[in-house]
Amino acid sequence: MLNFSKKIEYGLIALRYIALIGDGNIVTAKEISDKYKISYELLAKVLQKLAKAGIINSFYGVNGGYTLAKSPEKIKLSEVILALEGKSNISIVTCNSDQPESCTIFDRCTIKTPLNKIQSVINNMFSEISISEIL
Amino acid sequence: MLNFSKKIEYGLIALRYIALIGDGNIVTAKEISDKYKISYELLAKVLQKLAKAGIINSFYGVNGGYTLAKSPEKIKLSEVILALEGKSNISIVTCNSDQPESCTIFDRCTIKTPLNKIQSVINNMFSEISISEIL
DNA sequence: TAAAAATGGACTAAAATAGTCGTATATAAA
DNA sequence: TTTATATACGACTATTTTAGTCCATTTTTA
Ligand code: SF4
Ligand code: SF4
Repeated sequence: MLNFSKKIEYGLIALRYIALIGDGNIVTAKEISDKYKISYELLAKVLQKLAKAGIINSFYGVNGGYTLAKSPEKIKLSEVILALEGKSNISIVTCNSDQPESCTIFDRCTIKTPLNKIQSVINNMFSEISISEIL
Repeated sequence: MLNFSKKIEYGLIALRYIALIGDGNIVTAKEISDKYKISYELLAKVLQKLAKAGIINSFYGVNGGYTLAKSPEKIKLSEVILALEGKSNISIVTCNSDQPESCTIFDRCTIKTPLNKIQSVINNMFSEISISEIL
């Protein structure tokens, strides 16, 4: 119920690999997917999203691949999650903004406001933890 | 990706109702499901689980229903989650114990160990927060 | 130009969540 | 002792989310 998605797990594994093994050198998606036996297509998409978010640099063509765009200390877990899940925050409830969205009891719900406190504790944690802590 | 399930949300809403509106008096599942327009059957199961876990008392028969089994300060979010999800902890990754379970890259995964740090921060938070904080 | 790599959209499969249905059991009150 | 009301519980279905696949395109280097 509170699991990280595979996208995030694979993303973290990849970032770790690029940071540690790559260490400045270009690393390809294939290299990582082979190493960890992760679906190439899936991992490729994860890397594309990380590149789009400016977390890693991407290089086309024959000797192409990826490098980190900044030092591991500066890559926060929150931005990895944002890049891969596309949500503005890691929301404990689906109704965080103010639209009823999908929840049928939105206007009668009594817990969404107090739950924001827990939300901010989680947000703070994720924005403080950098991927250098998983190296 | 980190959402509480509806089970938990409904559980918290119900606990809040029993604590505040009930205030010692017996409250029925129907009363709560009517009030918030939550599926009766779904809510009933949630309440049954909370009762089984000793968080609320249940009373059969005509004037039956539920009351809190302890004071709101003593009902921790962690035990509500445990009661409703049946997992021993709120796990950020599916592989926390040591079995390969469902993950195909278990033995090659490099992040599960460092992720435990984040896990314990989350665990601590949930075992400190009581439902009195959502009243 | 050929090979190697990233990009990106559409699609399918699998798993988790949410919700429903039917029936049994217990209890209070009439 | 019957009836109405309430919890208990297992099996089932539907919906949504997540995971994974496929395929065609673009870019670059050798
Ligand atoms: S139940 Fe409440 S907290 Fe949960 S999604 Fe609905 S409005 Fe939000
Ligand atoms: S990818 Fe790693 S952390 Fe995630 S479930 Fe598999 S072994 Fe666990």
